[in-house]
Amino acid sequence: MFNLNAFKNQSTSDAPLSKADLTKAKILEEALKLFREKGFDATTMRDIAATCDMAVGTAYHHFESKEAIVSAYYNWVQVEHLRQVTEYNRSKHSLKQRLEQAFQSKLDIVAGDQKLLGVIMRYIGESEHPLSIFGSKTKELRDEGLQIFKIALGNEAMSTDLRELTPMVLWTLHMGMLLYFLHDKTQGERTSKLGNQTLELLLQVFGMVGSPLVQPLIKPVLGKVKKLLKTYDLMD
Amino acid sequence: MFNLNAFKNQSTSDAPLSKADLTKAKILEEALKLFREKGFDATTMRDIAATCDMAVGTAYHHFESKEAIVSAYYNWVQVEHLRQVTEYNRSKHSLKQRLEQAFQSKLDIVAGDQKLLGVIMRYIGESEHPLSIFGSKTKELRDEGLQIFKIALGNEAMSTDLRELTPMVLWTLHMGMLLYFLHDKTQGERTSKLGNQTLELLLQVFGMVGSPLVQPLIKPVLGKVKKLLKTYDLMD
DNA sequence: CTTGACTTTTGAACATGTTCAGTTTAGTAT
DNA sequence: ATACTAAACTGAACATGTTCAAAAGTCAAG
Repeated sequence: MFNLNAFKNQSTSDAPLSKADLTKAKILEEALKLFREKGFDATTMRDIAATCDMAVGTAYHHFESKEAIVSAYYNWVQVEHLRQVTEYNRSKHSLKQRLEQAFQSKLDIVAGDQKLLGVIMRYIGESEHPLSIFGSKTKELRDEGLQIFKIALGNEAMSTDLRELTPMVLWTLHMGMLLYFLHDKTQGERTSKLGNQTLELLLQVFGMVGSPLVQPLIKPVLGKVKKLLKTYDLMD
Repeated sequence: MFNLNAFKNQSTSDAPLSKADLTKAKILEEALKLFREKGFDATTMRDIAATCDMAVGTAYHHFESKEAIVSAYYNWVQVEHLRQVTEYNRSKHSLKQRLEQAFQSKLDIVAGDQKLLGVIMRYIGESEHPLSIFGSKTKELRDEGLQIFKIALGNEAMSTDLRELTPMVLWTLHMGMLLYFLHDKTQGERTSKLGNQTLELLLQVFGMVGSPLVQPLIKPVLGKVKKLLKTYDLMD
């Protein structure tokens, strides 16, 4: 779960934290506490400002909007996820272990944050909005997300087509997992099981696709899928 | 595209339209016009009320919220989609033709409505919200959506597993198509092409799955997929 | 026609995200 | 120390979704 120190330590430079950094961190910390307690909509900017002993204007000086606070949270989630996956992949593990860790760690990071995580999905269908997951403004975020699954995939032996497609498939599955989590009434327990079983199934399919019997049949299909995704800008 | 008469004619009973029905239709009509022109957020309830020559309170007497207007629009979309697909399937067509028509007609119905369609996606991650596509409040809407693709699939010969899975796969693909459409800068032209090529690919996969060579290999996988989806309430 | 119950309409008032012109503070150059 | 600048902060004012008590309209029963 979110921790202020972890957030502060994410700073790439080692410049001392400025006053602005501290204020921003404070707002983020208190706002997340309130979002978790009461939900995003039920928490007002006046609540947040009051909790931080400051005027509303100050909060707006540090965050463009109420939703930008959640956006900052999700950036933290992603950096933390990248860190954990990178760390895990410093030692040797099976593909299954690596994929499970990539999925499970994401789930652990957002555990308890259902009330606020849903907000990052709000503009999914509005391409011009700065918080649209599929919009042009968030390409960097998506690329970083892909990068995480590239790391988890490592240099596992597989056909070129599959290697190119898999990170995107994993990222998409992981998005689906997040969506399922948001509707999960068991605090992520069910999501976790679903994730593991889905991965098992995926690995079984990978095995089949790699088998000499199926490979020649499936190869042209994979090629077409890849071409389609690239043609329609769904893949780089 | 939306047409007031089509909306009025959707009434299942043939009771005459009450005054309330007419007022509601008028609000819907004018609101959609404004949403299309200026976008959902840029259109205020005061704009809508003024255009209809009524007080804001009146609009709220007929619609629970601003978003409920978009919800009513989407209900219309779905009824109209069901009508067109049902009509098309009264005469004989190939599976490919039927699926293409099911996808293309949906796209035709929402053509020009990018500015307002995105709003129905806003609460996708908030399970308790009445407009959450995956929430409990909208189960009926999802079931109706599935029904449309069951009709398009008809009684095509295929294995039991595949027959059970396909409507959900098609519905999900169609949701993906809508999402792509919302980000499409070519008024749906690109989406249409992507849809057709995706269907072609899907039919190729169906062909493979049905072939005696692949069937025994893929059957256990399909069985597991089905079981997984049912276990985790992703399918009835 | 009158009454009473129900529906529809009204618009002022409220809640809350956001803005911004002005004020205070912090840091730096002279 | 002083003056200057940029950053941080303030809170009243604004915009807009929503509410609600009261007013107006509708209509069937007596």
